[in-house]
Amino acid sequence: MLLARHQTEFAAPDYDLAATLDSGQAFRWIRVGESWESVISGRWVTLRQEGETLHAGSNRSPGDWEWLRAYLRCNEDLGPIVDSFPADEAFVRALDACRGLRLLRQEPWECLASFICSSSKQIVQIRQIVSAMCARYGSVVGPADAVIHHSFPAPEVLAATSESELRECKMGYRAPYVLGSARMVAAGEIKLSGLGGLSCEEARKELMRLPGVGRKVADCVLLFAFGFQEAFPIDVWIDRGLRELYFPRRKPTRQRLANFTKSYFGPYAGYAQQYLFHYVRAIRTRENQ
DNA sequence: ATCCAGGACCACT
DNA sequence: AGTGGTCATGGA
Repeated sequence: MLLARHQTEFAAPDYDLAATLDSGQAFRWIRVGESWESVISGRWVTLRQEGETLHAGSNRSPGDWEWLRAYLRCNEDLGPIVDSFPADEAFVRALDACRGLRLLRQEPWECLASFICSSSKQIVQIRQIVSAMCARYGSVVGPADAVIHHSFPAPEVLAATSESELRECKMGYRAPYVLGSARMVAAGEIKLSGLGGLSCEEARKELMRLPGVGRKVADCVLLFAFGFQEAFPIDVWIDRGLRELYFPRRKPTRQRLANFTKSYFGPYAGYAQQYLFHYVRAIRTRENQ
């Protein structure tokens, strides 16, 4: 907070900042003491929670801070969302385990490029890849002595790199995917800014035209960047969790699982997904200790 | 050392 | 439409 020349605070009832920023939906938040640092849409920011108040700081003129409120979605009422969920025993446990965990509204390109890098990677490694990309291709936007101080490189910047350069960021076989997607976005073949006006299905179909973007990555971007709350990304954790909790004997295909979650969890299925994700991973962590 | 990670893609059935 | 192999890297 000492580095932040501009500061503000706002109410955030029923909000668990640490759980939210560390939940695997965003990969650029670093804990610094009691605060969290990152860069949102090119603006360096530091956050700290005290009870139901969020203290925010930035190093340049933050305007009305609306960009930060929109990102954190702290005025979203969790009540109707939680009430809409099924009350089966397993899911109630999942809910109880992570009250206050929120969905963010991230910048689409950063979210998209990050999740292209996420395939078959642990979250800690995704963070390393994204961090390397930003350090190499981003520009300095925060205090030089801050832990995080690079912007996320624009599609035009990444489009001008090469596959071998990108591989130096340790993204392996995902490098041509990042490069190809950056080029399509930079060339305007895909207009990310227009996806929010489409239906979830239409927007998903558009995203899946990009190399390295399948159903799961597309759903992550729809949920974490575009606010399609019915999107339900099914990764290896969710897949295992759903099978153990709801299909202990059968072995439904991914498509059948997707159909089930849509009808079972309803219009806010994406929130349910995030709670399940947190829950099954918390269980696994405990079992390994 | 071996397994596996917030998968996508291609070649086969 | 559904399965199996392959891809690169490094935590656990």
